[in-house]
Amino acid sequence: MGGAITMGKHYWLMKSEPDTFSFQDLKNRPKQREPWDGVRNYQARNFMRDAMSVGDGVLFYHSNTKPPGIVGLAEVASQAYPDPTAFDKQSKYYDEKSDPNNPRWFLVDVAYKKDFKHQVSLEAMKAMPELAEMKVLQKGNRLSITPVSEQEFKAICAASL
DNA sequence: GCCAACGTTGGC
DNA sequence: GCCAACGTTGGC
Repeated sequence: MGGAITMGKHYWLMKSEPDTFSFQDLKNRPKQREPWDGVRNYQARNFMRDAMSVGDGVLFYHSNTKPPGIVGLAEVASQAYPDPTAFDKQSKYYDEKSDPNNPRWFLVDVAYKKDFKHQVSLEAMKAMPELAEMKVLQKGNRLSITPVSEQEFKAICAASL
């Protein structure tokens, strides 16, 4: 039926340590998509569970590397669903407090979109006036998932060319 | 390797 | 509900 309300597209920055799971790893996956498992922080969970929609833009950030920064674009590829690793005793992300009947941890699938021609390093981001308010740049922010404004998203894409 | 910042845990 | 202790993140 027509008349559907168009949800505004949202943008996100998602951190990953390339030693654990890199942007290249995502690109090399058979379907170029991957469940974003292992998040064990409530704020980050809430972003995935409550605020993400399929098609949202994702800046893929490499942390704990030299230099840290954004290496490419991905997108949200599924609605949120319970993180199966929380129920898997073999997983390092196992959480005995997450009950399958009342799951504590959720995730979304993330799909590869494109490589940045030039990585946008943390240092470069700090130097961009358009990013002065960006969440990930605020002092002490360690959140692995943070919202990004459309303006910030566009500025970073422009800086990657 | 250091350490600041932050989140979580658990005793009280 | 407070808060000290502890663990983790992540830049440097």
